[in-house]
Amino acid sequence: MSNYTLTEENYLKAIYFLSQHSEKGVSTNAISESLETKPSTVTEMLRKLKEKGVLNYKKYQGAELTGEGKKVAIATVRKHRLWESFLVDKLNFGWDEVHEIAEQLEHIQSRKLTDRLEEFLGFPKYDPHGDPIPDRNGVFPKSSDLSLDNCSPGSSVKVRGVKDTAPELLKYIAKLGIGLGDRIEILEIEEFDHSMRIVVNGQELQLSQLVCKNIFVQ
Amino acid sequence: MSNYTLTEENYLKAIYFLSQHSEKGVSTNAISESLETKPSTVTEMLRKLKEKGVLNYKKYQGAELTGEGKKVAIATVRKHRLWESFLVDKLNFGWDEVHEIAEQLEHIQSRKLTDRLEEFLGFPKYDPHGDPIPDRNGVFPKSSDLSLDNCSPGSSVKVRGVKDTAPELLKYIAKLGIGLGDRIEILEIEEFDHSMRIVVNGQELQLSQLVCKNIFVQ
DNA sequence: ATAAAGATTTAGGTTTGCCGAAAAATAAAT
DNA sequence: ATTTATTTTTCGGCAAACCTAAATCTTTAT
Ligand SMILES: [Mn+2]
Ligand SMILES: [Mn+2]
Ligand SMILES: [Mn+2]
Ligand SMILES: [Mn+2]
Repeated sequence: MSNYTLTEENYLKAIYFLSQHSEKGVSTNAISESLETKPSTVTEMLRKLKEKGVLNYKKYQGAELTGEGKKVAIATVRKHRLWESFLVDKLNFGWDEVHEIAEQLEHIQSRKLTDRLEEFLGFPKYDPHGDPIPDRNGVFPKSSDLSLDNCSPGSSVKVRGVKDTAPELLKYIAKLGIGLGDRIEILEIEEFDHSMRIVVNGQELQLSQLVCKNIFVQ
Repeated sequence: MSNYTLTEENYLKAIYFLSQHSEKGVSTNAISESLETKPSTVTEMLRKLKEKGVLNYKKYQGAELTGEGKKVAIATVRKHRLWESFLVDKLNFGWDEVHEIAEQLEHIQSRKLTDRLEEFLGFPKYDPHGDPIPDRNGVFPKSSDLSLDNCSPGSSVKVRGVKDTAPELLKYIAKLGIGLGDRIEILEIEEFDHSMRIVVNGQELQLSQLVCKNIFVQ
């Protein structure tokens, strides 16, 4: 392990996430979009990473992480989520303003630092967005992927996480007054547009299907 | 302010420290040694930094930071020392193992993070090595620069800091059982080699002049 | 099956930081 | 005042990541 460039860590992390949504190898274009670099740059990097032994790659066939590559990717995810937890739990940042900073902090090289941080935070299982934090061996806590839009009227669920891709979404959800751990009662689902009428923290809200798809519950 | 490269921050920080020990402009060679890069590289960078307006520099005449340059340098020192304090006070690192990690952390870009961290730490005035931490306006707390080798036999002083350049020194001092805030009684100074016989934490020790020069006291 | 479209790779270039060797300027020694 | 030594700069080059434009491979549509 250890001694990977900031750029390399970012590539491995991106490929790791992309490979979860598809069975095949991850395509050059997908990586390119995810990292906001041009496809030609990605091709070049894939050859380099293959040489380093962190992924398998055959021309035009996409990339797949090796065991080592996966380890590095997961270690990076671990750091990212621990730092996000630190920022929210200890420094009182909002959950919608930590991602950018964590993108920087996740590249700090010190195994000891990461482990001490985890201990300092009390070995959290989930980050501020409800995403699972792998332990020092790279093992994730088990977690359901049930999103709010799959729940039925009359049921009551607890907010476990929010997809943390778009900061606008996080801000919007925060503005609605919905937070991690809040209980949501589903009153009704509108047939026409699949929007939901819910009650949370005492107030009644109308949520679009898009929003509901991005809220994970238990 | 803001938006300086990791490398640029390191150059500015190095020049800032070097300029404290001499009145004239900082020499290319001095910077080269301090950053462990070749003089030719330094020359190149000095031209670039001059263009950016963070320092004044005339060929063969050495470099001097501008107001802006000094601000960036001090902001970097601030971050470095706050992170060192965090590592020691919150994550239970030893004071001899934090410098390396802080060298990485000092380059994280987020004014808000730095200020929140300072608040979280309780606005410390000194870092774990006794070095002063500038506030958000770049103002340092006043502090004496009295080193142990300038004290006289019979006097009793308090350890305020240790020069944090060489990790071996920090380890040695830690091994001797000397820590920040400890009280030292000076028994005798040996004429021959200026070594000191002292008592600290109940035990009697013999310290070389070199070591004494690197321990700051009050 | 062929052509068009889309994805991927190749080739040639750029920027940032770095180096070594040689030239030029400054400082020290005779 | 020269000569010698030291410091600094210039010049040509390199590696990491990036880009654009052109070529090639794969997929989709006719
Ligand atoms: Mn994030
Ligand atoms: Mn997250
Ligand atoms: Mn330090
Ligand atoms: Mn320090």
